[in-house]
Amino acid sequence: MHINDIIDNIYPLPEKSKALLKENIYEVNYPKAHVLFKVNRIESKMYFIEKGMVRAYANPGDEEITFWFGKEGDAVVSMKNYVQNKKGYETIELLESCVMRELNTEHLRKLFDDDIHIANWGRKFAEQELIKVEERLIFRQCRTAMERYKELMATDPELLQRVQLGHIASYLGMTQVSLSRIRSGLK
Amino acid sequence: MHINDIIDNIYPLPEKSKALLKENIYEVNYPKAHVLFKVNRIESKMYFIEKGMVRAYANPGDEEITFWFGKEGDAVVSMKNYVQNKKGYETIELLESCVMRELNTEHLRKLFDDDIHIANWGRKFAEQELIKVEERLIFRQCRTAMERYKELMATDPELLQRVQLGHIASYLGMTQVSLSRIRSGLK
DNA sequence: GCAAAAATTTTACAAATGATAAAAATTAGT
DNA sequence: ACTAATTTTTATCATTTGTAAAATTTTTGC
Repeated sequence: MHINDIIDNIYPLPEKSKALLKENIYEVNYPKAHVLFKVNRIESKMYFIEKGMVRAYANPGDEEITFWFGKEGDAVVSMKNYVQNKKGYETIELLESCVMRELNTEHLRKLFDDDIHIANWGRKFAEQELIKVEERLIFRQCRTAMERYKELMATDPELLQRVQLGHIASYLGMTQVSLSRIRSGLK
Repeated sequence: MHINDIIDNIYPLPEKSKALLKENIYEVNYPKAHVLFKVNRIESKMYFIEKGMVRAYANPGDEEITFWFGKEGDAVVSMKNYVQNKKGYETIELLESCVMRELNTEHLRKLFDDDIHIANWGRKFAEQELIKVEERLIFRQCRTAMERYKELMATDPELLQRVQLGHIASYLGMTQVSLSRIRSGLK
């Protein structure tokens, strides 16, 4: 997916604004297992995934909670870094080797103050993500483990192909053993 | 809490922008149990709570999942309405009689396009809410029911005073019976 | 292609939480 | 203040999910 489409999918930007935004964006390539954001660090970076897959997880050391997957077309940020310039609660690592575009978020902050279209682009990005997480929080609570797995099979079968089951289990809020039990029961 | 402080707490606005925003804001008073947003409806409204308490819940009819509480200083929206102009997945009702300020969000959308400060105000609002929900989703998964209750006691004891336990239980992702059991075990 | 590592499944058991129903306590309305 | 309605607690039992460890399968690196 091309960077122009990724940007416009979030919120269509006029050419001038897009050019401004792209001034500080450059391509990066990282191998599988590379870490983009490390927990408890402040990074002034944002990435757009042109090719590949990443995951965000919290609580490393203790137990990893995978709470987000990113793939082609997604923007990758560590929320606390991005929003509050504070230490992130998550680690974000590559699940596949990736082609991405990197953007400096300090630069982005300046653009938010100068360009109303980019400000609204940033607004839309946060708003869309917000809805996704809120729906996920609700959904998590009112469905059983099996329902959650079935729903994922129905809505995002690709994820099951590309991501190992241990991460899927965590993402669905269950243990790997539980997921395995559910999968075998469905056959 | 005064409307000026509520607005500035989200993101400090210059006087001119604040005046623009306040042009279409007016005071409303509703009694306990009044419904601000009904599930599956589109409402072009947003509220700021000066006094009182509200809750948002999803899945009415089947089982209510309380996923958000709002009190003095909070902004109240139905996310799908607000962001995508689509039917909301939640119902929002008053838990106490409230003094609020009502804002038309169609008007707000125009302001987003015209005033960069207001656009950034909207961005900040979504971003802050996003972090809260994301942290809640993670926290929910890596703590036991008792840990979640203890955490709430520590971080927001006021909520336990003002809101009935059935709603608290749902908010914490457990049944009321479970919460009651936990409470009695702590004595 | 083979050995080592990693991921997944399986099994057995334990613990936490849910469902249901009923009693007790609290709150609200007249 | 009294009754009805609502909320909270208690008790019992069923079920889901987690933990731990071993067996199996798949993936990876040389």
